[in-house]
Amino acid sequence: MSFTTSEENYIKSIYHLQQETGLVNTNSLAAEMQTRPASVTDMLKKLKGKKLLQYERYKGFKLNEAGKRAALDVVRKHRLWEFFLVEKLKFDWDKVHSIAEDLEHISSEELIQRLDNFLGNPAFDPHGDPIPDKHGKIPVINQQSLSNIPLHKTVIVSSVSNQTVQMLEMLKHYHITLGTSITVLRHFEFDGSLEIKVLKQSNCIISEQVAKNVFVHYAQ
Amino acid sequence: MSFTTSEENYIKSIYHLQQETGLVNTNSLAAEMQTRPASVTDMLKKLKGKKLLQYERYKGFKLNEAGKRAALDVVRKHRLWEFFLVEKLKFDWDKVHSIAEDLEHISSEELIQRLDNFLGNPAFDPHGDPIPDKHGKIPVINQQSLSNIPLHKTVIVSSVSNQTVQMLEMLKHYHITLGTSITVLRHFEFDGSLEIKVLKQSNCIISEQVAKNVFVHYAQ
DNA sequence: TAATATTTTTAGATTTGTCTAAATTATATT
DNA sequence: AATATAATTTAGACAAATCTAAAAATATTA
Repeated sequence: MSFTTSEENYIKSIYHLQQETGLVNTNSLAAEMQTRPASVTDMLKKLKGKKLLQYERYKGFKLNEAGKRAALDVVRKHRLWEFFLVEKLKFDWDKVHSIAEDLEHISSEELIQRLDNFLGNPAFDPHGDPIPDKHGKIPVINQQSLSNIPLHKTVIVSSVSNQTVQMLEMLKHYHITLGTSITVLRHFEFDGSLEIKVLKQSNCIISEQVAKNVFVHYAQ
Repeated sequence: MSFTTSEENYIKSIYHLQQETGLVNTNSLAAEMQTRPASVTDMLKKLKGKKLLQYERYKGFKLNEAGKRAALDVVRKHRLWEFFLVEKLKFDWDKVHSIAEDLEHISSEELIQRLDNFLGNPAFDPHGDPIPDKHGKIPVINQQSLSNIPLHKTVIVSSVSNQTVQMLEMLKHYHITLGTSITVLRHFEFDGSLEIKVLKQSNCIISEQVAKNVFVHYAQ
């Protein structure tokens, strides 16, 4: 089964939303995709017709197995291209999202398989997000939010869950990137901010909001 | 100025046709693009509106300078992606055209500039066609058709002007590829076919039609 | 040069994806 | 439970890119 660019964009957005909320509703999808609720309804009918989602009028919706599989194929393409752009073309990691949004819709299985091999079958993209394999299987990693790490433990940044340009700009300022070692030195009750030591940098303070979006694992 | 995928496809086809015939007519463009003359007329109006071509009803048309520049940008993208697919992803050179047809419409100047650098600023694509630089400048090469080479001169294949799957399949059979050394041993008056020696292969005979489409230069 | 054939254009329809505005259904509040 | 509010869907319109069929312009030829 193949999909239009627009269908793929909807499928991908529904996938991301239902990861968080289980059932997705029309307005939140419209907000996510910067479109109108009426347009969402139109597309839902189309995707239901293609048997990609469970959907009943006024009741919310979610992807079924076929839909999830389709979403994972798009996610795979997106993240492989992001990896390519950063690792091979030396783009900054906060500049690659919109280009990958275009590249992800190129539909050649062989292209993606060869790209995957060329890149060395990476498991995570430059933002630390897992790259599904060709069967839609997602690698797991034992990670938790920096905001839950006890004091004086050293951890390594493995992913960032908020990938807005604003967030990535901020992390760049703190010299935080994937693989960076961080030690949490102090927790301020007042606003939940953290004093941390970033490898080779002097101590600094990050807000709770930043900490919650930085995911880390213990050095093994 | 930016263009839709459809506009870019028309611009590129007009460019290739006017290289051969000067002025292009509606039916030949429709044939080239596998569409209907009426659709061509519709698009011509649109492109004229964007000031990319000289066009008067019933009189034929051709790209002006702005149109040619737009065409060369698409050609550049197409050929860089073909080079990438063959050199980096190890596709066979006869399999890359249709994928490059999709990739060529991704519109990021920075992407293309970085890709160009990553590939080492190649001057020719895997079919031997010149790759325009970012200013639309095309490298020239001193080449001629294999059908015009005198006997017993050794030449090197530099490009192939017929790039159908059928032709490329044929060349693969003869072990002819870009860079291959060939010596013409004999010319048959009857049908214009040539007996040739391909490096490391035993002598073989190629038709005049094949010879006309293989372009070569003398080893320097 | 008049008749015929070919090429090109126009007129109007279709599909995809979107939109606005109005109607419908569900949810929250008194 | 009645009413107000919010969420969702429907109805109908629009733009882009295409198509078919018919009309118009041009080219060919007898």
